[in-house]
Amino acid sequence: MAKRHTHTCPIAGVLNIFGDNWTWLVIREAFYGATRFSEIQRNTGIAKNVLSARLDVLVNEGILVREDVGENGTRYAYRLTAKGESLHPVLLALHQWGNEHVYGPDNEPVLLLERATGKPLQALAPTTRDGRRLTRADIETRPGPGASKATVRRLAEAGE
Amino acid sequence: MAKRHTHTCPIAGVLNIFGDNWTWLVIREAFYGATRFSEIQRNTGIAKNVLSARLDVLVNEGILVREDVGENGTRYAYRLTAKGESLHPVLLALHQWGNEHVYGPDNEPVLLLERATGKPLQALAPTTRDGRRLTRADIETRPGPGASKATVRRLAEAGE
DNA sequence: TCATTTGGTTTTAATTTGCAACCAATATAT
DNA sequence: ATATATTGGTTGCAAATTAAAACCAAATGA
Repeated sequence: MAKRHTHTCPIAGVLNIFGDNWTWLVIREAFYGATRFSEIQRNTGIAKNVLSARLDVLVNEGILVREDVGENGTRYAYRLTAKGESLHPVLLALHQWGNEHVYGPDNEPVLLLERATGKPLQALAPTTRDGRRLTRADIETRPGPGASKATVRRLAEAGE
Repeated sequence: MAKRHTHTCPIAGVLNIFGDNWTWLVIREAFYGATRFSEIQRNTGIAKNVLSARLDVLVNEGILVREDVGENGTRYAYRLTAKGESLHPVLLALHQWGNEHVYGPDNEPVLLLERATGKPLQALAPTTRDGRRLTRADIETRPGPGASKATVRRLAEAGE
């Protein structure tokens, strides 16, 4: 895995786990319902040794669990934990951006629809508790309880 | 940059641009308001040659623009385009997941607040147009107009 | 004129990747 | 019982990528 980010930062923290794009494809597979090593390998094209290493990380981080389903031979199932499931908004946001900005309207490879109505899923966006859309300017970033001195300094600079 | 994903997939499409974690940190910097090469380099710790390559990709993809602000010496500003700004939900989703699952409650490095009220920003989540929360089961993934045969097959399998 | 700053490029060494071969455990077929 | 196939890996190696450091060019300031 690539170099670790040492800054105290929520984004960098995530990237230390999801250090390469393969890891996101593994997560995609998990959300699509793929559970088996060979299945994930086929669907992503990732090398077996790299997949093995990535699955280890994801299991150690508590994002996937490895269940032994081995009545017949060596068989395991990798499934999302609750922590893993909580990545859903991230994956949705990536998916929607990809549809819109990589492939574009009328060329989306995979549509996201509300099952109840069949209508396109609304774009993920920040809102108030009563549902009003928030813009970037409506959102404030402030050092939290876990902020390092560097983070405090950083945000003060950014605020200028 | 790492190997390109050849599958027709919105997630893989995004990952072909945001091929490594450094790229996301560059985007984070752009959202924090950093515009200068040296500023981004200092704040991320990325090697200059790699930063140079990543900025080229982001400019070519239309996510950043490079403006010449060179009254005095060689000076450029990298700024988000509209396409770049549209990554905001992705970054927010990553940020919120990092706060919650990497650092945890009462240890968040950077809080996200509604500026108007000072209250914590609600977690990004899919909703209907009239604001009701949708679960994963409420959302359907279906081959879109740009789907390859492999994608169609893939989603049919996943649906079983 | 000389040093400094910005925004890089070049060079080199270390790390990571992709690929192919190999392997162990179990099941199935002969 | 023996041979063969499948799953889920591990090992070894060549090739690609990265990180770090040195270097460089253009412009400004002292």
